[in-house]
Amino acid sequence: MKPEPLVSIGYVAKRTGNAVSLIRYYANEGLLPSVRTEGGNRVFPRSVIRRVSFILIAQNMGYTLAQIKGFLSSLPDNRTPTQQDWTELSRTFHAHIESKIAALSSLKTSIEGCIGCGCLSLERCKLYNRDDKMAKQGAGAQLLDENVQLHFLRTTKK
Amino acid sequence: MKPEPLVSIGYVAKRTGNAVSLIRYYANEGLLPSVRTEGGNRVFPRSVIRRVSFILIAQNMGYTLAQIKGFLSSLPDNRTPTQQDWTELSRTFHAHIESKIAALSSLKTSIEGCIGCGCLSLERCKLYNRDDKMAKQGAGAQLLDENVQLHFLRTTKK
DNA sequence: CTAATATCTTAAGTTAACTTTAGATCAAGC
DNA sequence: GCTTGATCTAAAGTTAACTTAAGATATTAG
Repeated sequence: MKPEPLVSIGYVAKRTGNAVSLIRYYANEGLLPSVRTEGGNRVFPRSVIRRVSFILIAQNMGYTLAQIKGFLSSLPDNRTPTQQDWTELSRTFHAHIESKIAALSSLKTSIEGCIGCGCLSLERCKLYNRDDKMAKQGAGAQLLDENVQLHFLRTTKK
Repeated sequence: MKPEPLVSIGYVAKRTGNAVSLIRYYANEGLLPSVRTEGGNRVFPRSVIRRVSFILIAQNMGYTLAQIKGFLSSLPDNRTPTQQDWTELSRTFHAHIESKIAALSSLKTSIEGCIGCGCLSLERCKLYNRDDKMAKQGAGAQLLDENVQLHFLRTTKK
């Protein structure tokens, strides 16, 4: 295998449009693989740029760094990810996107119904059956899962 | 108008499945209208239960409390929200849900393409053209908006 | 009326995800 | 070889969104 070109932290920062401190932070958190120069500076395989992009997109979707770390764990740390590696990650991620879309669509449908009739108090909010943000939230959200009935859309006059 | 039934903070907490401290926090943050008893205890119009439900759902969708406060500002503080009030909020919210869905669908399409061919380096990530999380994020996200090209899906072998 | 329970306020603590600061070392260009 | 810019580490600061703690008052049930 060809040795992968190595780049500096400043380069990664510039290429991804982020602060150097963020790249260092991600590296320290174990989200980005890196090696050190003799002097102690970090150097990254060029492919971390893709990793950073992925992290930013996933964050924007609402995933925590811990969850993202899970996604990224399917990528190899010691060699350049192959097409196959990324394809696997893509499929996993794709499934997550679809479930997010499904959850939002369901919420949308509920709200559409509510706009029309104003009394869907027994309609369950499917958004809360999602795994996504549940983990880190305590009993509150769990309970809500059982109880939310979109009553926020019901009005005074029954 | 009939006087709206007033409820205690503990009641709201129980009804929504949250801690009393959270309800107090929301009230202090101006997200929930309330009045005080002679003794100084908060009492809420029963309709705050709907507000709380709305807040939780919107938070789950990724909105900050500041943004949610904006959504809620269309509801009246001094009287029970009417069907009309909630319908307006619903419409606004509905539009937001649709834009989220559109963003995710776009991302999904990009990823589907990437899975297939592995070289969509010039495909823009539409997810970043969304207003949602942009505001609170600094220059990093803005820059990313212009530059992200889903290169995280490109593999070593061009 | 009194005990038990609920609330109140203020202040401090917590977690995630970062940034900033300070002082020191590396690396690159002339 | 030296100056300048890039990095390093460790520690502290920041913001959002809450919770916990402590001590004091309110409210309710009997």
